[in-house]
Amino acid sequence: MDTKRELLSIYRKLDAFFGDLKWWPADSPFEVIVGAVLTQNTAWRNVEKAIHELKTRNLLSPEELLITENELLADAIRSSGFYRLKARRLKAFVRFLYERYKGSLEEMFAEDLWQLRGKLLQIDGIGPETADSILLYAGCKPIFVVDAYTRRILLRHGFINEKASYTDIQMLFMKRLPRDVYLYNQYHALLVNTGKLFCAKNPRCRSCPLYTVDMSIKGDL
DNA sequence: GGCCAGGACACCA
DNA sequence: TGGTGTCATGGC
Repeated sequence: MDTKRELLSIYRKLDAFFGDLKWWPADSPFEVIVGAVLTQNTAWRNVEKAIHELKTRNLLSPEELLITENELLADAIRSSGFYRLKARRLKAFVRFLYERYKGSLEEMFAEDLWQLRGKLLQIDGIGPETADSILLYAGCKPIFVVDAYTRRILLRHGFINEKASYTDIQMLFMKRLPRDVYLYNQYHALLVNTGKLFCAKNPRCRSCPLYTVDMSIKGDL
């Protein structure tokens, strides 16, 4: 079976197993962006606490973050770890948003996908995964997000080798799948759920939906 | 009590 | 450009 069909096969099986995951778990595009920064190398559970704290303190908006002192912001997001670093990164993003788009996410997302991606990558603390999460999940742009789970699962199933770069993996999907926002959204969410619920604990667990994918790849699809 | 989590970056060779 | 250290909390 060719890679394109295998990728679609995995998608269908995971989608059937998990259903519509309705990502990203957030109440607004800005909350998606904040979550994307806070979840860098951090368990989502700890991010949820930090976001809840930001809401409690009425800090979860571009205008509030812009005027909030770094120390105060860091204190609010303490539970997400790396809190001083992430406070600086959030401030860097909102400064960018105000300097270039008058604080308007709508204006920012009106820009061309790849042009905006290039600008986001220039912001301190926004690397490829964070930028792509922002573009896909906050901006509804058709770009595939690659994370540690994606890499781990693809490696395990022999689609890539250890040396594959972020872009290699991203293009593996984007060159073979239709440029569809819902598909990219749901596919990445499915991979993260699979990684979290199964692969991290036991890669060969028979209850893992990828176990059946393994079987199908070996022949019966 | 150690390990790791939905990364990014600086520094060094 | 590739490897390594740093950033830090909280759950298992």
